[in-house]
Amino acid sequence: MVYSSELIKGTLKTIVLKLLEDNNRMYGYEITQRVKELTFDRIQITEGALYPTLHVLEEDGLVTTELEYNGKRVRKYYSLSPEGKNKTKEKVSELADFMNTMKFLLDIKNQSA
Amino acid sequence: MVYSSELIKGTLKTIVLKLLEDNNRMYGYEITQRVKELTFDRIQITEGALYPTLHVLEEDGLVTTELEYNGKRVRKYYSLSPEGKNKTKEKVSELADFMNTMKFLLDIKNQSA
DNA sequence: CAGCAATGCATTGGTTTCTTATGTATCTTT
DNA sequence: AAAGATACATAAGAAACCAATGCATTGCTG
Repeated sequence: MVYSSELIKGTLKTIVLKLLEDNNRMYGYEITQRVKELTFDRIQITEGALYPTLHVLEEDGLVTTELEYNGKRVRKYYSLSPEGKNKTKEKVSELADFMNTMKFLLDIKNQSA
Repeated sequence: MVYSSELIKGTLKTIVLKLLEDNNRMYGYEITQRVKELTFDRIQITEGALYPTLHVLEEDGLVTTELEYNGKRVRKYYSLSPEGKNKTKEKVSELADFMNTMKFLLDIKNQSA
């Protein structure tokens, strides 16, 4: 089972920031695989969604990048900047709060579920 | 505090379906007010978002409507169709599942939060 | 060793879904 | 009488994602 894509909207940026917070530095492809693995294939980030998101994070100064060569193959590593670390805390806390609110909404008159 | 609008994306349809499940029948404006009230103003559904969503639910056969006049003022009441009731269970259960997955993702290496 | 899958980056065109703004009309409160 | 709340609706635009494509390297498999 894979979550319908509409659910991913709005959470992708927060997921990426959180992974970078936990892992210090990661490259794009690694992020897609890590999320797939951590969610047992239920969240699959497409590259068409991830790369633009990473570029925006970079433009906004929330991450810094460094290119690294493994033989001839290039990897672009992303790390949180100090602003990125603050932003991550904000976003994660907002999302956690939002999920509590949603849980409350969904549970009303349905306590047995 | 109001949640950033990106978080609402993808959950609006499910919220509406769930409210209709709990309340049998509701009209548009009532839905915006109920959500605002239930979430202590943290989720504010705009009419520009709600009405198109309701129209789509109707086109998809998930809700039925009936116009009602209160003097000269018209209200359009929405109720779940049988298909709508099934769909609601699906969507609510998927969202609950998704939130558990997100909670797991956000908690990794951050058990103290 | 040829071919395919996986790894790794990226962009483009299109769709969905929301926001902001606007429009019309009625009812209530001050 | 004016303003705000109630109640519907649509239109233009932006944001964010998907699907598809493209390029290149590396690893595996028959």
